[in-house]
Amino acid sequence: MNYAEFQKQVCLSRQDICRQAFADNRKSIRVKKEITVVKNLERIFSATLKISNKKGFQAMSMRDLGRETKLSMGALYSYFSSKEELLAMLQHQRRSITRRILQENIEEQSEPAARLRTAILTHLYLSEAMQPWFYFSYMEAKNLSKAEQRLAVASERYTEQIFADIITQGQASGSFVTRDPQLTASVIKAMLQDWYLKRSKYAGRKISVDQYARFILKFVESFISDVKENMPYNEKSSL
Amino acid sequence: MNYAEFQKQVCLSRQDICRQAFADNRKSIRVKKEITVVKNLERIFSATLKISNKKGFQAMSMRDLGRETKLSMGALYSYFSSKEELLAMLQHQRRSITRRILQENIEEQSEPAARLRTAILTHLYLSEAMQPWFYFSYMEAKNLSKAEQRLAVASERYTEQIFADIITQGQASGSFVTRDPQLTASVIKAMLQDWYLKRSKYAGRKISVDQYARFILKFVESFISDVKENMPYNEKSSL
DNA sequence: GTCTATATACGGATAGAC
DNA sequence: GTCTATCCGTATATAGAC
Repeated sequence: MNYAEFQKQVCLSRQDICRQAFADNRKSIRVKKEITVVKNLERIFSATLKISNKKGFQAMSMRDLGRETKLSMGALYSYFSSKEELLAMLQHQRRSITRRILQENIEEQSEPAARLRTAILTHLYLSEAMQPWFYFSYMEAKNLSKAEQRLAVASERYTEQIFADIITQGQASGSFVTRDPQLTASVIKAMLQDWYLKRSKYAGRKISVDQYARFILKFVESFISDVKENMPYNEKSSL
Repeated sequence: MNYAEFQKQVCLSRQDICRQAFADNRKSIRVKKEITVVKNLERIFSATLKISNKKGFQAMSMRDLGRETKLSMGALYSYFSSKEELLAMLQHQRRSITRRILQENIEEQSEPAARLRTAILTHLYLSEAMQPWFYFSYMEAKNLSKAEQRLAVASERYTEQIFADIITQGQASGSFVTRDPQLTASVIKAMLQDWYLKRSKYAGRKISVDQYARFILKFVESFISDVKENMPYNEKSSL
């Protein structure tokens, strides 16, 4: 799997995301015509991500948001009942998509080594396709309400556990050498997060997501796999 | 080197940090008596870090800060001329200490493998000793002014380059296998950052900074070193 | 050096017209 | 469904007393 294939396989257009968001938030959205809602949610979400990721969600005023979306304050407030709810919608949406796609892709693989590769690639490509959402989720997590914070932590634990479980499974079956599964999963997440947190750094260096993918797979596999090939990572094409 | 030894070797008490901050900001601080300034800077810095790291610097009001420090608004404004300047002071201080300590410790080592270990450990232990500062620096970087942002990016590049240079040097001398030095340095930084960004996760799992240190050294070394020992990381005590 | 009181601007949210 | 106008709380920053 490379990024181009991933994009064809999963449908993550803005429209798709907003339609889902509408379905999940019917109660708090006063406007009822789907075509209107989807059109405006697209503007609201992308404007919020754009402004917040530049200067922080707190620092974004509703007037900023109105200017960027070309909607009035009144109109904005018919899509959410408070600024905090808008924040929660974005967080919720990112989480539920991640959960779904990750689960779908992993369950197709049974062999530990393939499962781990798939989990890593899926997470990385997902974060590439929805980079502003992932960046936002990470940076604004601490500004959530207590209840929402618990959900965010649970979601973080959930994805980490996916990696940890695969590693444990692979060790039991002898595919991987003995390493601390939790710590290994933890640093895998850290490397995945770096991609979407420092996107402009990698863009400046002209590192593509596929190059980054190959690199971290090689890095992780050299740690948990038994054999060591000693080949420069970029000459191994089977990944 | 372990964390206890590191702490003895470098002096990073709050007083030391604040005395340095006073020296660096004499012009913008209206109060002149050192003993007073140091005492109040300690309160201002620790309160700012405490409140900001919980809910963000933007969301911290000067009234919050006054309550926590037990200083009035008027008193606060005699230590900085604006909220933004307070932010810049914290960023500047963290950076200059990092630069100094990192440089001092690395130049004691000449052999690439030892240099790399020292660089990783020093950075990790430094971030442990000043965890709130590092967390703050990372999370509030995007709220800085354009000029300050450039300094932050330069500082990030600087530390990454330290790792990259050591790796390049080690490859030239044959101590390390051929890997992309820049990407390797990049993920090393990502792993180091995870420690101070997710401190509460690691605390909850009772992972000590020394355990984490051993783990990431093992991880990195299995990638760049020629020999593979296949020993569980926690049985290797020579690190 | 530190305080209280206040100037002035901007924030989120709502009411009611169209 | 969307807009304009407005309420009211809170923000940063300063002035001037002590």
